[in-house]
Amino acid sequence: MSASTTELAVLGLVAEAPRSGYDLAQIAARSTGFLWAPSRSQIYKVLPRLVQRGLARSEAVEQNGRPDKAVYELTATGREVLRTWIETVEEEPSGGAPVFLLKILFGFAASPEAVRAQIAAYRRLLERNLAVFERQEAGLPEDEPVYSLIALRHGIARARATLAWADEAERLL
Amino acid sequence: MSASTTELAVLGLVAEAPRSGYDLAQIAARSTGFLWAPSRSQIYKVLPRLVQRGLARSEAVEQNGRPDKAVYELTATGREVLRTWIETVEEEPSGGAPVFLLKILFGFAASPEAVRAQIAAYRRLLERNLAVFERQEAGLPEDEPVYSLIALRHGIARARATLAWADEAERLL
DNA sequence: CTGAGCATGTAATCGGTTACATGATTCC
DNA sequence: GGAATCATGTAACCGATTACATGCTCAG
Repeated sequence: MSASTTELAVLGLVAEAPRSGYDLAQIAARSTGFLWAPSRSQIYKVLPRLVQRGLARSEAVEQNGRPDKAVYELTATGREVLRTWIETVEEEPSGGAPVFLLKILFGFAASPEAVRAQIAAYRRLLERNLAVFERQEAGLPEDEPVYSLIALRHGIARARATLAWADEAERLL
Repeated sequence: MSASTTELAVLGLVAEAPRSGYDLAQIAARSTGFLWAPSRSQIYKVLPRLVQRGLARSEAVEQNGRPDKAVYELTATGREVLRTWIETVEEEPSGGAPVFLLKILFGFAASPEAVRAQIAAYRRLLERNLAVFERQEAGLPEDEPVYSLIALRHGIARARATLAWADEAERLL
């Protein structure tokens, strides 16, 4: 019943506008490319599955000069599954931080409140991680090689910057 | 011949100190946990493979009260493979940014110069990404929903913070 | 006439997860 | 007596990648 992140990401991109598998592969490389970028073949595997589950329907579009293409669009069920996913707050999504970003990116398919809730959950995750990093930093032995410290500071810097971004994001909403 | 990131991460952790599969699963959840965290069973699959390839050797350690354990340590070849990996600069590692961090974390197994080279490569990647994000931000249509902008700003904030971290890291070295 | 872009798909393979299986010891 | 920790592994499954296969059009 429950769908994978890849399926939901495809669902989200199709929700933006009806698209073909080929389109999705192109767009994924740009738009969501930094968050999630499956191979072409994986997209072609996922699309029929969505149709089979009643989340999308495909329409054959004839083109002159170019090969025909199958354009997919969401069904009402599909839109609802997407919305429910966006509205569901997971304290620690197994897909990691990118899941928060995807849900935010597809926020148009739900409500601003749902997006705010995702930002808040993301913030909580960042704060927990930051606390762990800072405790580890404090407990770092003197004789330890610098490398662990450098890696830790990477995590700290990113967590802090992302928390600052969360403030900005809430203002922008 | 070439090893996967997981194999090299295990190699790196074993290089720090001789460890058993069970140890590795525990440590991975802490130390490298945010960068790379495979399941226990995956670790138990990788370890014998490393032995078979001559990168590690295992030694049975008897314990009183507790089950015996197999402690793994690197061979000379293993240490060299690890060092070569750390010294190899990939402009765009398929494993993504975590690969840079892992190589830095295991820098003790190579030279400070190798680590500097990884930081420099990481920096170049960040600058390329940042340029892409900023171009996308500039080209964002007025009527676009805020969500794309918020997601973009996330990428920008993190890239900038990570570049600042790179400065700090080079100073720390 | 060759290569790039459009367009869709299958087959083989792999890296990895989840669940299963076992068994001793120690702490509550 | 029951749960948690130590300790190692196998089996089934799955999501995903790479390579393979096809075919048409348009630009250089």
